[in-house]
Amino acid sequence: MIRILLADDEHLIRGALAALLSLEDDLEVVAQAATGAEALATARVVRPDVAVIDLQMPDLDGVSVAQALSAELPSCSTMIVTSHGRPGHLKRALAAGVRGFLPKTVSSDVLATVVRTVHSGGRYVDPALAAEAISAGDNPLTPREADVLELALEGAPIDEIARRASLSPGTVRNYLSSAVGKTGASNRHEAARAARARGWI
Amino acid sequence: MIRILLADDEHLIRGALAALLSLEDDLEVVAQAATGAEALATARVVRPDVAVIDLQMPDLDGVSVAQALSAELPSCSTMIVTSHGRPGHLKRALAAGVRGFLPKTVSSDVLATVVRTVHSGGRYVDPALAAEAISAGDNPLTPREADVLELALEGAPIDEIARRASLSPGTVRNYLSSAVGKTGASNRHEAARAARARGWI
DNA sequence: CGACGGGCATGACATCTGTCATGGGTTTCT
DNA sequence: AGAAACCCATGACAGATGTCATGCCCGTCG
Repeated sequence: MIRILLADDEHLIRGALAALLSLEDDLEVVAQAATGAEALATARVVRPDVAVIDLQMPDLDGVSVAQALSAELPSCSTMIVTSHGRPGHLKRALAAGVRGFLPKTVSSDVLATVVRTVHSGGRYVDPALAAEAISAGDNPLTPREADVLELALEGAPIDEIARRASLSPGTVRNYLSSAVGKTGASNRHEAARAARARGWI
Repeated sequence: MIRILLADDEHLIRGALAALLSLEDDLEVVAQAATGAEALATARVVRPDVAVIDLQMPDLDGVSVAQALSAELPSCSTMIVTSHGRPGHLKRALAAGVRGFLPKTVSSDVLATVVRTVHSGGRYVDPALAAEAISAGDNPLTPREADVLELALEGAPIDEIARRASLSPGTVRNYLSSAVGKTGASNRHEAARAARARGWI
């Protein structure tokens, strides 16, 4: 019996996925979580075999959870499911030790199959996402540039970005300027959108 | 037995929801669709009692589907589930004859309950979304302000907005300034996002 | 009719942003 | 050890942007 931890902020989806997985004889959902932090805390207690984690959650990013999990519970394989599969996330996820990466558009039985695959030590990445990631090419942004651009996505003024990133406004402007150059945009907002479209953030 | 049509572009979610609904004795998922057009076509054939439709789908908007359904199949009650519940959508949905409106964050059994409610002629709108929609109030933007804000969404510089709207840059700035004031934002990008979030554009 | 609100435009001013030069600190690779 | 790349910061300058006052044209409503 494979013991599964399920994390998704959307209660309905989480419940539905749990129902689906429970239909399989060899799978058992032993815990559920609605946030990244909750997922981590729960995992430490129940020590599941496989963690199925949604990419976007209110507090902790799914990738961050995966990273923490693979460090703390090497016996637990992590896989990520997501609605909006952006190439950048896939790369980060693999770097974080994620064993499976699926968009929510896959058919229902694929999920169960992949759970078994990662549990037995294998890996699985959705072919379409993999192709996208490869064609997207390398991310020319430095980590800090990506951070700052991400904060700029919401349209916040530079001072707020600086506060949220704990940087000086001048530094923020430097990073943004550099990022604007690399994206070929004419201002940071356009740059942020372009970077997201290309999966760089 | 209540016969249900389920439409969601995310195969995994659709399957999971189907599994969930099928656990109920008095509910039966008689058809599934992955796009809005498909949902319409299928509904014409199977004539379900209740249609459960995702708001965001590749081709036809969930609201458009609901509108067509309520015109063509008045015997079929439509309800909408959504991940990102924007107040604007709720208003449009109700105008389109939707009987139930739920975010995907609700607990699993609420869904079944609401299916029964709308089937028996009732209505149900998630309280949190309803409150949001009410507090959002009417759209205070003038048509032109809305136009210009929409163009600003992509992060374009003012000169480009002016060209695309066939206005002088100064006029664009006036409209944007006014819109920024009405949204309480600190620049046009934030204003554009805020307006979209509230369903004003 | 006259007041009112919206659409459109211009000009002036203060502030915000983007760009560039510069410099010091750290890590990584050769 | 030295080079290269990244992180962080400051200062200066030009151009973009936000704000405000002002004006004209047009349609609507009382």
